[in-house]
This record gives sequence, C-alpha cells and structure tokens, in this order.
Amino acid sequence: MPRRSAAEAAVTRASIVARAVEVASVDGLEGLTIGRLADDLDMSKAGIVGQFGSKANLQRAALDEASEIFRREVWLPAANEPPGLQRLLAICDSWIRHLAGTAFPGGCFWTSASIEYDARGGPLHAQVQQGLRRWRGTLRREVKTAIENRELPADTDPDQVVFELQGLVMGLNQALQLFGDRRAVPRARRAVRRILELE
Amino acid sequence: MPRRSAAEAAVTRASIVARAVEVASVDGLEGLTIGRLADDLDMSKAGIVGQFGSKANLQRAALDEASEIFRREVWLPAANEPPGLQRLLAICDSWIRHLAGTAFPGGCFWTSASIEYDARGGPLHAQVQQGLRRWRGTLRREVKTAIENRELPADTDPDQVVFELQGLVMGLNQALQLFGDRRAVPRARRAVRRILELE
DNA sequence: CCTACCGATCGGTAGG
DNA sequence: CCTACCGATCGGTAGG
Repeated sequence: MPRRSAAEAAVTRASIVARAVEVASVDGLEGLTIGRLADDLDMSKAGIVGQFGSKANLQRAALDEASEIFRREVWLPAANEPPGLQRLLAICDSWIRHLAGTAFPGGCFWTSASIEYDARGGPLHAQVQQGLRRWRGTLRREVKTAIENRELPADTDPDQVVFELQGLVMGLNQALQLFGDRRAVPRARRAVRRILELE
Repeated sequence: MPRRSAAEAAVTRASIVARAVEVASVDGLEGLTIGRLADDLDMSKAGIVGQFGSKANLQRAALDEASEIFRREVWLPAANEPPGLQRLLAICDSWIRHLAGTAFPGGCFWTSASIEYDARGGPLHAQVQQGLRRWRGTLRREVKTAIENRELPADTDPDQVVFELQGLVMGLNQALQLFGDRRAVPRARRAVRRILELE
C-alpha cells in the first residue's frame, strides 16, 4: 500500500520533474543531484528515489519534460500553418522566440544536453541523439515541401539549410546566455532569411 | 625544499594539465575530479592539489591550455596572411580543420565551456566570456578590414557576420560530435562562403 | 514519502 | 610528490 494516493504521488512527481528541469538547464543533467533536489523541494532523498528508481531515470524524465516544453513552445504554434515555407518560417519564428524567452533559466535545453552527451556513451546519449535527429527530420521535411511548392529555389539543399539553421540557433543561445546580447534576436531573424535566400 | 627539482615539477604539471584537458573535453570542466586525474596519472591526489592549490585553479589551467591549443591550431596558421578577407578565410579554414581534427576528444572545448558556464557565476564564467569575446573581436577586425579593402560589400554588418560564423562552428561541432556526420565539413565550408556572400 | 543508514568518492589538509 | 586522514556529499537501500 502506498502512503499517498496515486493522484498525490503524480503531483509530487511533477513537481520533482519541474525542479529537475530548472536545475539541469543551469547545471546540466549530470549536475543534477538527488540530495540537492530533495533540499530544494523540502523532501527526503528517499522520496525522490522512490519516484524514479534511479538518478538515470530522473534524468530521462527531465529530458522528456524539456522535450514536451519544446514541442509546446516551438512546434505547436507552427503546426497549423500550411506545410512548406510558411510553416518553416513559423517554426523559425517560434524557435527564436522560445530561445529569447524564459522557458529554461539556463538557455536552450537541447543544446546543453547535446554538448553534455555528444562524447559520452550511455542511454542519455542515445535519447539526445534521437530527439535532435527527429527535429532535424521535421525541419528537412518542411524545406523539401517548400521546394516542391516552388517557394524555395529548386537547387536548395535541404540538409544544408537544416545544418545552417541548427547552428544559427546554437549561436543565438550563446549570444543570449553567455553575453546577454539581445541584439542577437534580430540578427537571428535576419540570418534565417539569408539562409533561405529570402533577401 | 621541494622533493623534486623545479624542472621535474614542471613536467609533472604539464602532464596533469594535458590529461585534464582531455578529460574536461569529454566530461566538462565541472566533470573533472582530482581523484580520477590522480588515478589516470598514477599519482596521489595530494600530488595534484599541491601543484594547483585547488580544483578551481586546475580548471583554469586546463582552460588556459585549451586556449593555447586553439591559438596554435586556428590563429597561427592564418596569422601570416594579409589582413582582411584573405586572413578571414584562412581563419575559417583552420577553424573548420581544427574542429574536424583530433585536438580534443570531446569536440570544441570553447563551445563546451560556453554551455557549461553560460548560466553559472564564478571565475570560470568570466574567463570563458572573456576568451570568446576576444575571439569575436579578432573576427570582427578582419571583417572590418575586408570591408575597408572593398573585398566585402560596403553594407556588410561585421557583427552579423561574426554572429553567423560563431553559430556555424557550433553547428559543425554538433554534427561531428553528436552525429559523427563528416558531410558537415563541406557544408560548413559552403556556409562560410554564403555568410560572406561569396557565392 | 519518511528516518536511518551503507560504502564510495568528493575537495582538501597535515606532515614528511 | 607521498601516506594518512578530515568532514561533506554522492547514489542508493531497508524497513515502516
């Protein structure tokens, strides 16, 4: 018999994950510790371990939650646009807005996770790789549709565009987080138009 | 009286720093631990602490060494080129070669350090910020010279170019490290030409 | 979800 | 640069 109802446990779990996302966005997923989380949330370490079984599961849950936030802030606002250039531009718009906003105190969660696990093995490496690979696929699909729609030049290379957009966003994140330079936001918007050869 | 000569101590110190750079490039500067380093080098923890005084000093030394490697691999090969577009292109060339090479097992040291400290306070935040700010200044100077030389269009925005180049390199690092995608190297070269409007 | 506890490892010190 | 040691914290378990 659990000491709390399933509903109460779910609320607790959600609050743990929310705090874990905040901490990880600043200190990294490897910087998460169960003890600090317990302290922040005024609960015992065992209470946290009991919910997730292990630190690795907690990290996975935090990455899943960050994923969901990204989907909500970046993909969903663009999902209703017509496929092709219009949706691609909407995605870039909400993507830049997402980075300029306050979703994560430590900046782009995926960029951090990518750097953290790009040279490390383990399950989190695979999860990060898979998430980013999927996002690249989403972008590539829209570029391809835009080419088919003749909204972009026929000789556009979708992989080149996706590559350049991904880098752009990482540069924006650095300018905003490391230098606090808000001028990077209009620069990023301008770079999007240049990458798509719209100016 | 030291137990070893100053020359011996310097050799030891250099070997510690070299290993610290390797470890930090994979696990981050925060992932460095004195104990692991001592193990890797078959020496005692006290031997390491004795050389640096504290973990923070060891991290600083590792970042300084990474800085020196960057200077040697990226700046020096371009330093003899005439200022302006030619030197800028040489820098981009050696920069891309540096990232595609094996200088650091975990990929671009500065990108990792930037992500690690962009939302954290402390002395390493300042050191990373200063190093990257200086590099941006170097790039901007070459862009400005290229404009004065009429090698780039008069309406080129140096800060825009620097911003885009910096992002490009971060994207290249992700493609190479997280995805092991060597096709990103020619893509990066092409993106340089696009950013500078040379194609 | 709590208290009480485990062995391992952390950064660092004392003293030679 | 070593041995021996410090208190603090790590992830995690036992039992309620």
